[in-house]
Amino acid sequence: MNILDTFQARHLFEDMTSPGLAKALDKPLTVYAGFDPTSDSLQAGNFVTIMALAHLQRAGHRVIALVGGATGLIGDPSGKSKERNLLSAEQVERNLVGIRENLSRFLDFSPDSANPAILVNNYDWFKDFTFIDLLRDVGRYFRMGVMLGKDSVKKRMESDDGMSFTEFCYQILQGYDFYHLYKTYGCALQIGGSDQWGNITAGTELVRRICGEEVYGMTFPLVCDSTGKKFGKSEGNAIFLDARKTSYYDFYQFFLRTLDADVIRYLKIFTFLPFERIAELEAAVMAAPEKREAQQVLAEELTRAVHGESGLAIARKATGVLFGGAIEGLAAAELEAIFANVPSATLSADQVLGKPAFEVVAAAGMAASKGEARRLVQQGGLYINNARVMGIERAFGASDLCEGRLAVLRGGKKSFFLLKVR
RNA sequence: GGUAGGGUACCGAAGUGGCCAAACGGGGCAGACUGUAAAUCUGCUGGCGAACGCCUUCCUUGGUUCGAAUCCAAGCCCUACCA
Repeated sequence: MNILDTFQARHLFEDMTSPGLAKALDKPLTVYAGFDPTSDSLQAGNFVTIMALAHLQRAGHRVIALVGGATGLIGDPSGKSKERNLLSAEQVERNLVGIRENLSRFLDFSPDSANPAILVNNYDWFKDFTFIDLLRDVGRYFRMGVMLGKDSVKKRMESDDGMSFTEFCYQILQGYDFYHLYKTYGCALQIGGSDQWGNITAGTELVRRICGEEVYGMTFPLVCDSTGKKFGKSEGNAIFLDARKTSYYDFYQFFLRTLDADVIRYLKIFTFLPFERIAELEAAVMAAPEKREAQQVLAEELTRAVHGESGLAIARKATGVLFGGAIEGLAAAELEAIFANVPSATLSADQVLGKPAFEVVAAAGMAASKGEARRLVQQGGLYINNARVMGIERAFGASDLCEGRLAVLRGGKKSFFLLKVR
């Protein structure tokens, strides 16, 4: 099975710039994919790109992860309906460190290995580029008709918000990245999500015009769940790979909650599990969907990959406690470990004891306002140590605190909050 | 630079002197049902308050008026077409 077949079978293939790519991949190629440095942590939404690179590296190709330090300063208009906030150079620098750490969970950067991955930052070659350089050396290879015809441009021009010159030029920069990597590393393939098609072809065309050589582009589909929502967000919040931003527990839970209709596809995309194993799990979903066996495997595989065995153990233990409902028997120290990454707040004893529960919830910041906290209680959505709070006047007492200093609050079914009292 | 249109809550969008904390839709939150699902149904969704209610909002700043999201003036921003 060659790598393109693997991509096809794992829903990682959408399109390629030329059928010649199949033959080119018979020999080791140098491949790159870009990542936005919008945060100091990658997100679940980046998994597809990461997995595609990982498959390529495992197949013996040399992979380059490009962090868009320069392009991040501009903002990619693809798939965005509005102009983005621009990042500061220092911010990008900080984000780079985190991103490298995240990638190292999936890609081998070790200099000792036979085929180490490379991390580059396009700010390094753009920082000294002047506007005149760009116009003379790069801009003249770009034709207006083509640029205006790009989907990302057309869509934005049709929208009410229009598009700035800055964003319009984005494709030139990304196109130049490919050219630079071709010259520097002999990079001959760029991969990306299908929204990157226009930016990728900008690069393949630039290389062809300047060097007369053919380089390739390949895209994979944007992953959506079966209800059409873009993969990687939970309640509007991105799922980060950094445990400080998304706890082990939340990370694990995000995948555990995958819909039946999506879980088999996700296993193919996001894990390296062999197809036989995935077929078994598919049968298991059909036979007993309520067991969510496939979801558990998916959550385990990804949590282990990103957070290691220890992170997985914590996530599972937290899951057991939170859904088993047995909070009483636990020591405060145990609770703190399990809820280490759950939102928390520390209040003084006189802010808590004897006060109505909703006021404590508001004071702790679990709800945005007292009104919201009141609503939560009135609707029966607040739980203290897994026991539903009945009635708005319910006050907080000493007996609600584990060892006099901790209480586990829950809003709704799955939103936990750790209240600490000093 | 000209002409026209526009800026309302998380988003979209009504409202064009009092009945407006502001219709409706989406989103979000909560509940019921469930498999920690999906689908469906119900309630809530500016702040404070148990509640009558009170307070702060409709781009900004001034003004007219008993009363302004709504009228006037200036400014800022956006969009389209023209230059």
